[in-house]
Amino acid sequence: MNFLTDLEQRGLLQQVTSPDLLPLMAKEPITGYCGFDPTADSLHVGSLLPLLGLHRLQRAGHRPIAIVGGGTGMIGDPSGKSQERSMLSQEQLAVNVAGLRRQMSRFLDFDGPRGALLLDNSEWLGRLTVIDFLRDVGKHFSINQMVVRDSVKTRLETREQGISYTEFSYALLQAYDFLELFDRHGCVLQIGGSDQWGNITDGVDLIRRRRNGSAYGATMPLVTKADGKKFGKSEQGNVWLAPERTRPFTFHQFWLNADDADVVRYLRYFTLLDAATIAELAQQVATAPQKRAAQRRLADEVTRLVHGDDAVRSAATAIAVLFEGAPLQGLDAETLADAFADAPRSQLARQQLGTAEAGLVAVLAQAGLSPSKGQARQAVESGSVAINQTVTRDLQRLLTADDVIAGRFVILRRGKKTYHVLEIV
RNA sequence: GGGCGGAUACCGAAGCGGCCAAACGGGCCAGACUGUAAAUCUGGUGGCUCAGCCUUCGCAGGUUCGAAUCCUGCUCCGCCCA
Repeated sequence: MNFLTDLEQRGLLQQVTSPDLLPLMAKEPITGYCGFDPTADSLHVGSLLPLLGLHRLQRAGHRPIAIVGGGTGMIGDPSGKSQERSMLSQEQLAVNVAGLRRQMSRFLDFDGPRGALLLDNSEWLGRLTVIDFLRDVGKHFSINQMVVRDSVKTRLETREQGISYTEFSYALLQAYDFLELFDRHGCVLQIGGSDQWGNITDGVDLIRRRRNGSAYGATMPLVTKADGKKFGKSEQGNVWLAPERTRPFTFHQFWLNADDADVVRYLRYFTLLDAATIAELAQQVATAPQKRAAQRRLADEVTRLVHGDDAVRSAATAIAVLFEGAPLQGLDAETLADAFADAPRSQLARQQLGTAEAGLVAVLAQAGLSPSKGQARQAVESGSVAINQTVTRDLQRLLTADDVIAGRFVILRRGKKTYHVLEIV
C-alpha cells in the first residue's frame, strides 16, 4: 500500500508539505528520513511512532534513513520544551547514540537495494565550520520568521527561562541535516512528530533555496489519551524500549492497560495489523469490553515488535501466574524468576526457615512489602497477604521448607499486585 | 522598630489542662465489587517485644500529680502600624 495512504488510514498523517508527494511516491521509490534525539540511552514509547514510520516507509518500498542526532544532540531542540536543555557530555552522548542505534536496527532492514541507513549527523555537523555555516545556511534564514515560531516565541515570552543563542540555532542545524541527506543520498522526505513541522519545513525551504530542489515533509500527530493524561507514562515513570529500563513484562502491561477509548487508535498507530483485523478487534471492544481482546492483541503485537516472541511468551506466563491464579508449584525456577523479574527480591538463609527470623510479619517488614511490622500485621489480618498465592491471616505464621518452591523461592504478595520474591540461600 | 495572629501527623484543618496517638476532609494502603479498569461501599493510615508499652502536636526551658493545650525565651510565617 502507498505509504501516505497507509498513514492516512491509520490516522497518522497530521500534515504534508505538498500534495505532490503522494503521486511522487506512487511513481518511484524514494528515500526518506527521520531524526532521533539522543537525550537518553534508550528511546521511549513516544518514539515508536516515528520509528514505525520508517518501518512502514520501507515496507512500502522506499528507503528509510534513521538519523541519530549526535551533532544536534549537543545543541538541544527547543520544540515542546519549556526550558533550556541541560547539555549532555560528549561521553554520555556517545553512549546514548550507541544505545539508540541498537534499538532502531530492530525496526529496519539494512540489506538490499533499498537497505536502510543509520547515520549520525555529527559526521557532517562536526566538520562544519562556523563561517561556512553562517554563510551557507544562516543566510537563508530570517530572524523575523524564526522569532514568531511557537517553539521560540513561548520561550521569548517567559522572561525567567528565555532561550539561548544555542537552542535558537537548532532549527538551522536540522535543516542542514536534510540538505546534507538530499545531497548525499537523494533523500527527499522527512517525517517526524507534529512538533517537528517547523524544523521540517525549514529543511524543505533550505533545499529549495540552495539546490533549487524539491523535498517534502510529513508529520504525525501527538499521541493523546482519552483521559487527558500524558501518553507514555506508567506508574513507574516513562515507558522505555530498553529492556534494562522497562522490563518487557512491564512494557507489555503498559499496553494491556490501555483504555477502551484509546485502544483501537493505538492498534492503528503502533501495530502493523491491517484495517480488517483492527475493525474486528474494534467490534470486540464494543461488544465484549471485559474480554479486552484488543488490549491483549495490542500488547502482544507491540511487545513482539520491540522485544521479540520470547518476551510475549514470558509475559503470557507471568500474567497467568500473577492475575489468573495459575499454580506456582509446577513452574521451574527459570520460568518463575522470569515471571517475577519485575518484583523486588531479597534473600533469606535456608537455616532460618522455621525459626523466628522467618516469621511472616517480620519478613514482610524486612522485605519492604510493609513499611513496619505494625502495618504488616494489619495487612495479614485484613487478608491481603499471600504466600505463594495462598492467603494467610495467621499472624504467627512461620515460613518453612514446605513453602519453598522450585527449590529456592518463596513468593510473597501484599494486596493484589505487590510482589516480593524471597530467595532462599 | 511596634501591634496582632499563626506554626498540629503525607497535605489541609480541628483540639485550647486529664476521656488525645490526637476529630474531620484529601491523599495513600487494603478488603468487597470488577475487566489486572472506572465508579461505589468498607476498613486501615507514628513505632514496638501490640488487651500493654514507647515516641510525637515549630525549638528550648518552666509551672502542674498530669501539657498539643498554661508561662518564659528563641526560630519561622502571615496581616496591620511606623
